[in-house]
Amino acid sequence: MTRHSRSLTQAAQSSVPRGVPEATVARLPLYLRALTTLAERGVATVSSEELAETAGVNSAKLRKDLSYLGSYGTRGVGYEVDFLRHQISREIGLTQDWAVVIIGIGNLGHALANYGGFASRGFRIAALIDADPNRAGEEVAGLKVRHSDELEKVVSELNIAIGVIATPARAAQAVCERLVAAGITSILNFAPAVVQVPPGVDLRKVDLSTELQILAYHEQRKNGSALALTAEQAVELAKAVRG
Amino acid sequence: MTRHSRSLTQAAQSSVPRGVPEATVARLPLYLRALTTLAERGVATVSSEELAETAGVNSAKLRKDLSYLGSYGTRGVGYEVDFLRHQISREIGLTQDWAVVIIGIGNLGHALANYGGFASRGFRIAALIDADPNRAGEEVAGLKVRHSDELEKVVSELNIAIGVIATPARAAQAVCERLVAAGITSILNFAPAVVQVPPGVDLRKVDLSTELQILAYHEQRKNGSALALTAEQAVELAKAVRG
DNA sequence: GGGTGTGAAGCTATTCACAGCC
DNA sequence: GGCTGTGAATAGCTTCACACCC
Repeated sequence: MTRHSRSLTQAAQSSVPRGVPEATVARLPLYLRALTTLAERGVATVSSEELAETAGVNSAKLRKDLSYLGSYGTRGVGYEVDFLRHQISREIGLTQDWAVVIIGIGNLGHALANYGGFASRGFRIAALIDADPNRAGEEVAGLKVRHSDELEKVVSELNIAIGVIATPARAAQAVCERLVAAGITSILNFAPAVVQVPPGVDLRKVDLSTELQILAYHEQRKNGSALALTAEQAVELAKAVRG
Repeated sequence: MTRHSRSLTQAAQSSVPRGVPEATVARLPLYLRALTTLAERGVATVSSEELAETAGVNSAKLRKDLSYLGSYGTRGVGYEVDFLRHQISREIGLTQDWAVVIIGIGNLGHALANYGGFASRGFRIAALIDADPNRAGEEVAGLKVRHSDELEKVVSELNIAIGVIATPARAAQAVCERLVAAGITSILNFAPAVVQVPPGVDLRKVDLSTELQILAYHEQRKNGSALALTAEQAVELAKAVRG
């Protein structure tokens, strides 16, 4: 890759001068939710301290994050709730409507289709797809479930932007490839499987058993902490207790 | 905090000499899954290159991660699949059984209760709880749903280690506080709400709409990339195209 | 020869602390 | 006086590249 094409690629990935760090992007939805909460309470202006508290982060991080989007606050005063909310919405792209398809209408697919928060502003579940011919035609969350054969047709006709994989693990890779072939470049995977995508396609995963395992890792260490002390640490403990 | 008590605290949080980085902990479940896949295929020995490919990470990262656990490979050969799998299982704490309670048996709670991969080795859904008295008594996934009033009793009697919150957003904080008061220190939150926990309690969250919003952010930039070029970037593009 | 384990380098993210502006 | 916005400092994570061992 030449120097030119490299810097071009970087530039093309964001419309903001220096690009917003990925860690910041991941927190924008959190700020948006906090601002919505405050707006509902009738709060018109908020300091970084208060907003950070509501969002569950520290204020320095919040200010740094917001500074990547622009200079939307007023020194000595704070941020105007509605104004900031609008700016973040626009930055994320929630001012337009994103059509979502869910593939795999088992227990989880059902729950996702019916999940209200999932269909919050900006997203619209446009189609449900399942590989089981018996399930096709069934109505779920006000939509008729369609058969997998129709995937490509559904994606192009309904202008789907985001695919959600809620199939069993063994079907995930194949479904993903068909989504990509159909032109989808944003995929959310709930199947407990490693799924590979070509460059240019964004894949995020939500993995329930991974989350549990991370909790278990820490839980194990909490319970065993006293027993896990080395001799050296025990000496320190004794010192600390003595004062 | 004195120097002694500080270093003691750090030491007590892990049983491994230098502590395993959080980013590494988050990937261990991934490696475990990859090893299971390989074991099912009858693979006995694997190189870091192959294992990394199966897990969807690069090999340098994999080797570094594994090095925090110990020296489990053989130079010039690779890793023994079963042996490494056992080591990681033990590290995560899957050699013991963790009892899980799910609070909120709506669409999502139902799906979680029935989700097979969720109840994979090491975890056991031990109780289901809902605030709706009409739902109490109903049978879901082979368990009788119990009423919220019984939460504390259930937690202590069944020796629950992990709480899963699948309630509406408005109930999440109160449920969380009751779980903590009942002695639970590991919580997985599915409710789209900011939940605060005291120090010492691990809270992880799975947020469907956040994930969608992150995808939307990137999707927006892909579509608009050509239009979002600055004059300077356009010049570079022209150069790159010319060769 | 081949592949692990790991210091060192490079990169990204967080936190500090204060200049600058209202 | 108060609070934002941000360089500078720090911490944490990833990647490199090769010594070391089988």
